[in-house]
Amino acid sequence: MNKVFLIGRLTRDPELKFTPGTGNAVATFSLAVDRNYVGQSGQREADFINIVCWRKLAEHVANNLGKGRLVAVAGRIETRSYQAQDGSKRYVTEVVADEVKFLDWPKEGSSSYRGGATIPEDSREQESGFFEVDGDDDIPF
Amino acid sequence: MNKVFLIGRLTRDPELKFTPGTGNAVATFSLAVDRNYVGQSGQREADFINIVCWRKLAEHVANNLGKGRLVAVAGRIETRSYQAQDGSKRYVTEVVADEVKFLDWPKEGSSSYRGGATIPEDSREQESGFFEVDGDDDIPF
Amino acid sequence: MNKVFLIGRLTRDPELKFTPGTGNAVATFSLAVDRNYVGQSGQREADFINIVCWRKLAEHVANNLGKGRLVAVAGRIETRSYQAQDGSKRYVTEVVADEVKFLDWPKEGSSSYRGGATIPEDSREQESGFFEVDGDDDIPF
Amino acid sequence: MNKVFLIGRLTRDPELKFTPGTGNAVATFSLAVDRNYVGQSGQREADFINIVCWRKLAEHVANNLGKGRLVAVAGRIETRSYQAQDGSKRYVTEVVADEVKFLDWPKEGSSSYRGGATIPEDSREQESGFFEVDGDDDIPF
DNA sequence: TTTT
DNA sequence: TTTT
Repeated sequence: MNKVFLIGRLTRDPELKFTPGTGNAVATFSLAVDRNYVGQSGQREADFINIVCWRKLAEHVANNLGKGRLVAVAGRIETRSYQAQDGSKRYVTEVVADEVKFLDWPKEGSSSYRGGATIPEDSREQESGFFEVDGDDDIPF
Repeated sequence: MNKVFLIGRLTRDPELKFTPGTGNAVATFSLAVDRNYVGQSGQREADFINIVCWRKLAEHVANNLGKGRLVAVAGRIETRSYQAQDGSKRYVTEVVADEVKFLDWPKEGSSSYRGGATIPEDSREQESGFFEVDGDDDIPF
Repeated sequence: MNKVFLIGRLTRDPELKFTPGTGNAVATFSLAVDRNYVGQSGQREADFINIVCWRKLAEHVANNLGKGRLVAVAGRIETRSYQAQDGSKRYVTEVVADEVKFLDWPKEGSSSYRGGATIPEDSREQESGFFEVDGDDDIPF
Repeated sequence: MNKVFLIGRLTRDPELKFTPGTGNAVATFSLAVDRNYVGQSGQREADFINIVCWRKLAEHVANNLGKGRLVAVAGRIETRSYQAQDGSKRYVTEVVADEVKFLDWPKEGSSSYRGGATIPEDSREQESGFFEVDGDDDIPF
């Protein structure tokens, strides 16, 4: 069992890439999740958690979310390692999203305002504010 | 909101430390959480997640858990940064545990067998296999 | 372990009561939680889940939430039984909330608009949109 | 969002049925989930939560679980209503399971001991102690 | 590298 | 109708 539930705001617009081999869509963004307790004397009061979305969910998120937007994320923690420039091994912990629920709507003119004056292209999910993914995964990159 | 639920096995015995200032107990260990899906061609099939416990929960875990033990952890994701040896900034993601539930009992003779032939010292929690923490936090170190 | 995480809208204003003996505050409301999948042929597409809040959280919720408001609830499932009018035993399943996070703000004039033109009385929690409870419980009634 | 995570013991063997129309398998059982806090003076100290499993998960559970077994359940809360004998409307709250993880193994001779001296029939899932369902649902009955 |  |  490996379950995560988060509510927070995107710290920047999602980044969309495609896997070299299969061309699968992957979107990544960082979520600022407020802490409950007040940090003593100007301390940090949020956690910044890296979120990864695959395939349809990746495209949905990249097309419809932007910096500052409030979302709920359900998913799981994944860890992976990679070779750093200096040859040392580095470890990364991310949350792979199964579901992303949009909890607010962007103000026109903000960087997170996507689409024109009308309904966004993939509108079916937009309407419900919900989007689920098939759970299939891909080779990490 | 920042909620995590994990079930997995300790990859090593917990490490117990105390904060320099206040002397609060902190226990850390790594949890191997099996992935559901089969990795293609000999890939990794578990995530290794760093767990942090504070105060009473830290002592309970350090006194009663060992490598290989199966536990359920409820808590939240925290991120922090630190200065690496070479001066660069590194980022760490951990799960701070609110609850740890013991799901098996160690076989005598194994490295995770703690305590003698009788009931462990802090037996009240042992009996129920459950231990909760007050949620208080401390200055990270 | 008994953990629940919900996002939905109040189907009515919260109801505030006090326990006969100790006078502890209890607020109850029903949450409409949208289902992901489309029900075939006009079926129900939401679950209606009864939420119970105790003490400070109860008062906070009763003072600041109303019908139609969107919230996230973290808590646990509790079951209890009671004697029905006809003498038969009935069973009830509820979610006892540990945390309630407000995810939208009421439009002025709506039934869920509480407080005047200014900041509500218990404003400290309002500001963060978050409120946590001490976890203490009470004799059910 | 509607997420539930439970750890508890079956209060009886699972009951397996099939939907009238499509013949889909449904297994139901009740889970005793220990409460953290000590009930004052002989009070109840567990919640009894009804679990529903569909299709492959239903068959897996019915074939391999029995009274007293310890499991972790991940799923969602569902509510439904039905007509009682006396014509009145009754409401039911259940947890529909997405995943059931087996956390112990039955002692031979107990009512929960299923299968012979060897590996159970659907052994692939048994080995990992894990079984996931496709999430498809069915007309409630 | 951090959001309201 | 409730489990260890």
